[in-house]
Amino acid sequence: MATARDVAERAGTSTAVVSYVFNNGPRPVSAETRRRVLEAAAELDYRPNILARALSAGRTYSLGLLIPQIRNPYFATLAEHLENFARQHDHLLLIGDSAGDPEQESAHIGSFIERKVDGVVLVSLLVEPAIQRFTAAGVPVVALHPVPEGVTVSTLSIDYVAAAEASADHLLSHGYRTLGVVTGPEDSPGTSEHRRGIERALEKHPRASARYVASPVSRFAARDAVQPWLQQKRPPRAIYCSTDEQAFGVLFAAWEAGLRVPEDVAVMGFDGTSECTVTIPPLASVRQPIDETARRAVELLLDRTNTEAARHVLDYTLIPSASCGCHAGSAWLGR
Amino acid sequence: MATARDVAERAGTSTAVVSYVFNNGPRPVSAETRRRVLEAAAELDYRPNILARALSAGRTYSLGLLIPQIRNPYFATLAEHLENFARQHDHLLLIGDSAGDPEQESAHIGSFIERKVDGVVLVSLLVEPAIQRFTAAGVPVVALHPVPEGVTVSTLSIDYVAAAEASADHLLSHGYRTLGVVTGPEDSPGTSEHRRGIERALEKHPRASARYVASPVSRFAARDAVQPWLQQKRPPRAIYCSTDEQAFGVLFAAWEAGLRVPEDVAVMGFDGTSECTVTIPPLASVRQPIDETARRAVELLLDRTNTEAARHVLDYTLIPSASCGCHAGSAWLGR
DNA sequence: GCGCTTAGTCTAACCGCTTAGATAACGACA
DNA sequence: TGTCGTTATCTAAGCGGTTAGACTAAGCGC
Repeated sequence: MATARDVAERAGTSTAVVSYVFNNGPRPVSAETRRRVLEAAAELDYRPNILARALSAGRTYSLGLLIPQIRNPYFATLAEHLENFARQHDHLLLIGDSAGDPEQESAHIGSFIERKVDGVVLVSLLVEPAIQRFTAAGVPVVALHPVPEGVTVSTLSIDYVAAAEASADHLLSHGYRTLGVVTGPEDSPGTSEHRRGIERALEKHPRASARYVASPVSRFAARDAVQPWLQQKRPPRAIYCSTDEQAFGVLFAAWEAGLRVPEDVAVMGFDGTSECTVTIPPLASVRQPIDETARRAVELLLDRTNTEAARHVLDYTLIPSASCGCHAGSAWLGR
Repeated sequence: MATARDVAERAGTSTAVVSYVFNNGPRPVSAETRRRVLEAAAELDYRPNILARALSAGRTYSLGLLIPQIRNPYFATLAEHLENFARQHDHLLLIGDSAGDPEQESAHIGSFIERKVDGVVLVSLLVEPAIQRFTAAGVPVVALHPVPEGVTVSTLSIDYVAAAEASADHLLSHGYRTLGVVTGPEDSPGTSEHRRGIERALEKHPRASARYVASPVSRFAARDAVQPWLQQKRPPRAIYCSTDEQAFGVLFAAWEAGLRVPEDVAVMGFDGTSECTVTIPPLASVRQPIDETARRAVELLLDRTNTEAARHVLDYTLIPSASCGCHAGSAWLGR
């Protein structure tokens, strides 16, 4: 592996100049010298050693993504997109999957800090301590969900309350009177926003009532969570899920209980992953703009000029489909 | 952030001794000195700078995982397990998701080499060139699939031919005469092994016949691939898929076509992801031992003594379920 | 008591790159 | 012509570790 020294020798310069060329360095380089350096570098197939660069310049050209579950298609898709944008900016994406375990999350946080990532995209289990540690270590953070008041960090997300309201309103507008609501765990970010949105929707449909259950965000847990409802004589006529992942489990639970979707029980998901288009039946959902989220998250983290913590709000899209009772069927085959 | 120098000063030693202590270094350290160093380190909350260590010692304490699609639950699960084992050995797992694109795969290979990962777990699109580049760069590799003859690299996988035969045999033993087979792309690793296994099974069931289709490994592509079959007057009585991911698409295609599973068409997957337990109906499959695969892959890569390329064979498990026509139902709720 | 080995420690070079400070060349300008 | 500001380059000191080589003191055999 050729080093900067080799290139410098061949080009008849010092290593400093080589560095200046490859970084559009802090000092100018004459056109002629630049040409010679680039030529020598090409001949030797020189590529700067990232580790050395990281040690001396303090930038690692890597970003961290901290998520609760890579198996959740929403997060898998997010990771895919983030990786693309990171690569376009010559950065590597490190994925930290906590598998729902706060201890693993904590270990990942330590690992990211140790490895001096240039920034972190955060979907956290324990929001405050996580942000605390990153900011203490001087690592820029973008959170993709609501954060508690008073926490100063950039966030990038849809308006969860409004989206939840729209989704619940859509379900209730079919005339369903009894609503089951599956949220994430009590204390996890977003849960209270979903609740609030649903309550607002209920105000518009005074004859409807809701029952709630909190469940870990996994199709298996969600299935277990709603099973009791579906075995009752009068199951809820419609079920609102705060993630697609949970909705997948609910669809299965309905099938197990011998209930037809949407004839006996309607179901809505939330996230709008493309997996929704091939569930049985296709799942109605609220699409989050994953692609744009990823693009802007990378931009925010890599833009060194902008260090203000700001709340960025993105647009969501309501996607009716067979499972809610609409006959959109599988019309929106966006993949 | 405290450095080795700080610790050395506080402990009244040189930085060399600090290094010896933290690495059980190449030189011995007296018990008393070791104690003082550890005490000083604890007081200062010292943690060796991984980047500096990597630069000077040449080890990065990171492993790479190169996969075609993180959204495929099989790979997502694999990533989860690998990450666990890697963390147990104080290593970070870098995930390179090619999203089915050889160019992205190539970019990841470069990135892994540049970052000097200590080893790579490989599930490749273009097997030979990938292995070539890693071995040329001196990076140890474990491939999780069959590799072409003559390629010297460690592999760690089940016996695909035998597993495919067992799976096809199981399907055909229900008495189904017409078999549809969905494989991965022509040239992708494993495809020929699946074919060979199926042909062996067909020899045992002389009245049965098979038709084949190659499809990218995605539920969406698989759905499109089998749709023509299912719209025919006489669709195949059973469909064998070489991955669960594809089987998910096939289940959907059957539903779309108004065919019942397994009454009209039976389906088998391959991989045995836990997602199989909550499909409609639950999916029969062949379970690969992901956990053991991950454990041994990490061991192989980190065991510096063993540099022999060897072919390690793991055990698979046939998992009958509702979709193949067995009434095991959702009995195997292993998650 | 002497040479030889061994344990324990320190010094300093090195990994490969970045960048501030010193230096040289060159017009512009009074 | 002397001075000053620019531009382009080189020198060398980091970044924070690792580790070979030099050194000392203790332990051993004879």
